[in-house]
Amino acid sequence: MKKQRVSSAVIRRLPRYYRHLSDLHDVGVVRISSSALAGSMGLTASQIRQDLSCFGGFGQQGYGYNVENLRGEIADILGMERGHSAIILGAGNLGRALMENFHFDRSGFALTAAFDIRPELVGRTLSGVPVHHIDTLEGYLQSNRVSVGVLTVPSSAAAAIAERLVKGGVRGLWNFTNTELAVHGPEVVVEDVHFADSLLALSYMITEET
Amino acid sequence: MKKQRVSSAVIRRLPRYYRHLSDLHDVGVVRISSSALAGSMGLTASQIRQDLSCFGGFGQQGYGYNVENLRGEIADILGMERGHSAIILGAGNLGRALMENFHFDRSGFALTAAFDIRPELVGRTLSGVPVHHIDTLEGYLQSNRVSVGVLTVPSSAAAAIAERLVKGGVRGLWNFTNTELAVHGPEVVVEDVHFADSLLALSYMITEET
DNA sequence: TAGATTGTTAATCGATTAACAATC
DNA sequence: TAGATTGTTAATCGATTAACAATC
Repeated sequence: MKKQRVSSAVIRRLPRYYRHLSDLHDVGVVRISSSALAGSMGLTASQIRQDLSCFGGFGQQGYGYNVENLRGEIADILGMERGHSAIILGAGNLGRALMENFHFDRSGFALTAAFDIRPELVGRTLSGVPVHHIDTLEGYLQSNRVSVGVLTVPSSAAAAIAERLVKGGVRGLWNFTNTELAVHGPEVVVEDVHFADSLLALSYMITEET
Repeated sequence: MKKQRVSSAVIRRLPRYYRHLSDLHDVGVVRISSSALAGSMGLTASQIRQDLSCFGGFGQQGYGYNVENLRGEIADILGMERGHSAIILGAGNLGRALMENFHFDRSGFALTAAFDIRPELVGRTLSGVPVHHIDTLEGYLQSNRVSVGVLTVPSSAAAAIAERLVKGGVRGLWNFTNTELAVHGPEVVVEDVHFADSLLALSYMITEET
């Protein structure tokens, strides 16, 4: 299946499709039509069919889609079966919150290590994840294929560590710092999680007209 | 200034404008043209002028925009001067990570309290924020104007607590659980922070064509 | 089979970009 | 003043929605 350029709007909807299909599957739903799925997700049936047609024809006329099958197809499109791996940079509160509460494996990622600079953390194992000293990063990247670096370091350290990750061949940066990373090289993708931007958008929406 | 309906695309860019203007201001830049700002943000000058024109004319022909002034205008548009307040529901790792590391005040919010059910947390003060028992939520909401509830509870508890917050008159929900909240009432806004969706989008982007 | 629903093409809608008169 | 740059109108581009023949 040759990918045409898929728009960012579609890419952002794919995880939602995956999530809703998983929920449906969990409660035992076997088949669903585009219009039923659209209803429960607040989209139009046309949009769903249009989105899916970027990747192939997964449905059947007169029947709809098999939930489990479509969920699997989307998992595959999202790269969840590629054996991606991730490491956490910065084992502070946020890093630890992700280690303890976020299920990387449910998104198809193996969380293999964390890195920090604090001596009291290095050498420990948190939530089953070994914490290494940040000085050993280059060596680790050389001997382990790491897909994504999760940046939960202080903002001041973000740019330098990002660069080291990129040099080490990481493919994606999941950036929780409020720094805008200027990453060169078209082969590295940055996904920003800007809490402040999110809260400010909410602030706008709850602020009534004067 | 009568607000026409402002598109979601524009709303999502406003916090970025704010952030970039703050950075410029911090390094002492006094004025900037739409094209210079566009260059540094990866947008077009047209888009910036078009976006700003939703809210008024903040520039001057031949000159551009005064950085400090425009930053202030956008802060005002975003509602950062409205004295918004927030409470955290769930003082687990993620809740505590937000209390310790996220500067609510920099987004114009006062973080006034946290709520949890665990006896060992209730009564304590974490990062300067008092932790109350979740049973006292209704009373708290009655005696304090709360703009936003930050949902960092386990998914299983999310829906019920969301409902209690809405009943208590909260205007916005900042939802960190991976539950899709079905909140009724058009006067309540939900802003989702779905970590998994974000990581899966990244996963898609780093997954090369077969 | 008949009814339902897909995948896809065409129509519409909205957002981005370009152009330019106004003017600091 | 002359040059620069805005705010806004028009043109373009892309995404969403509608329609429908194909077909399970």
